[in-house]
Amino acid sequence: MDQPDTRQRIVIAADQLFYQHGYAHCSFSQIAESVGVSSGNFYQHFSSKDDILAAVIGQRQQRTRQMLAGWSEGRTPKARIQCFIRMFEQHQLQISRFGCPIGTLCAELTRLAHPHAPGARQLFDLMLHWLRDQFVELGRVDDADTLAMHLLASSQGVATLACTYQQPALLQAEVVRLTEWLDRCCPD
Amino acid sequence: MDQPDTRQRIVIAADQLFYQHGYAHCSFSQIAESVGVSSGNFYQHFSSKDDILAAVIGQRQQRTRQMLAGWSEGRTPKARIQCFIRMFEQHQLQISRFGCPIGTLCAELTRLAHPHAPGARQLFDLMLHWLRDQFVELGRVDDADTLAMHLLASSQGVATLACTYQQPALLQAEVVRLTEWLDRCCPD
DNA sequence: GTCTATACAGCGATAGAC
DNA sequence: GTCTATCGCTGTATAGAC
Repeated sequence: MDQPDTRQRIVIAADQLFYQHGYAHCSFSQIAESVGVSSGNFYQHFSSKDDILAAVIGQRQQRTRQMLAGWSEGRTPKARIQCFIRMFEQHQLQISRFGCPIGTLCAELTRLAHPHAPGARQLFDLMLHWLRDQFVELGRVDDADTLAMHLLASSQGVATLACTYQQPALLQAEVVRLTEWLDRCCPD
Repeated sequence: MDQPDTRQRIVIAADQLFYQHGYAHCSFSQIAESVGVSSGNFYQHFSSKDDILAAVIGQRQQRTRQMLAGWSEGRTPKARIQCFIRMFEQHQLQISRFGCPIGTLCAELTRLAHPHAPGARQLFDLMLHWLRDQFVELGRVDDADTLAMHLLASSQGVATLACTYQQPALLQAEVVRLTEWLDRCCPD
């Protein structure tokens, strides 16, 4: 099992290319070149380009669930939220180059009223609900939703600007700011 | 002068369509249909699609300058910043449907390393510098840049989420939050 | 299951009549 | 200055050999 099967390799390559170039700008030939198979072979595994997108979104959902579950293990709710915040520092180079993988996908699909836009939106839902649960555990039952949304919006905004200005430092500064914000609104 | 000349009508229609569908997804035939001229006629006024984009960006820069200048007339610096904040409430329907016109354009062009990405980024620069000037006038000389960037990032983030979830109410709530934030950081 | 070859549509861009 | 007609290219999707 040195190498995943072809279908899985297509999904992995498409995920990366959809992120870097946008879904619509990414052609079969690009994916085919990246995977190392012919583009005609795609239809053995997928019925259309949208079908590949569905698989990519499904994989992202799975990975997001795993990431959130990993953060939850053996941590206090506040430390879990700090994991979320630090993510933007860990991925600062990619985010400052291509934006947030979830935000850019949702923006593109929503604007086009694409059938898979709701699936992409669920990626945000996963994070929102997980963040809300942490704030509830911290005793902020009444405004857990608001706090979760604020955290998500803050990260989305700085991701957009860090990408526009190609400045990873903006993400670092926001991580500091959000960490202080978390300390203020949920002191130990 | 009931009707602008054809070149101007093309720019206006392209501006709208680039916003709603994205630059790359918007074809000549769409613009032509919207304007009511044949697409072959475009090259009488523009040398390429990128040339139309340049004109659109130029028009947006001009309108942004006019908007900022209009806000500046006969207002205190704090009231000017409030104009900026309320903009997201005034345009809540468009923003929740298609996102921020500047943010989505910058995100698309930056990701593609498009030649006109710097021109689009200047739209952000106009707002950033104008906001910074207001904070300087309010006495926040040392952190005027930081405050301006925070305001811009907040609005970008909530625009992305309002668009993803198609909820104008998110923009309204953020206007309230930012107004309170402005009162706290710059009390009268 | 993978390949080559190809059909078909849409794109940006051009040429030439009016 | 506007139109129609068309070129060349690229995209998705399909057919059929191996």
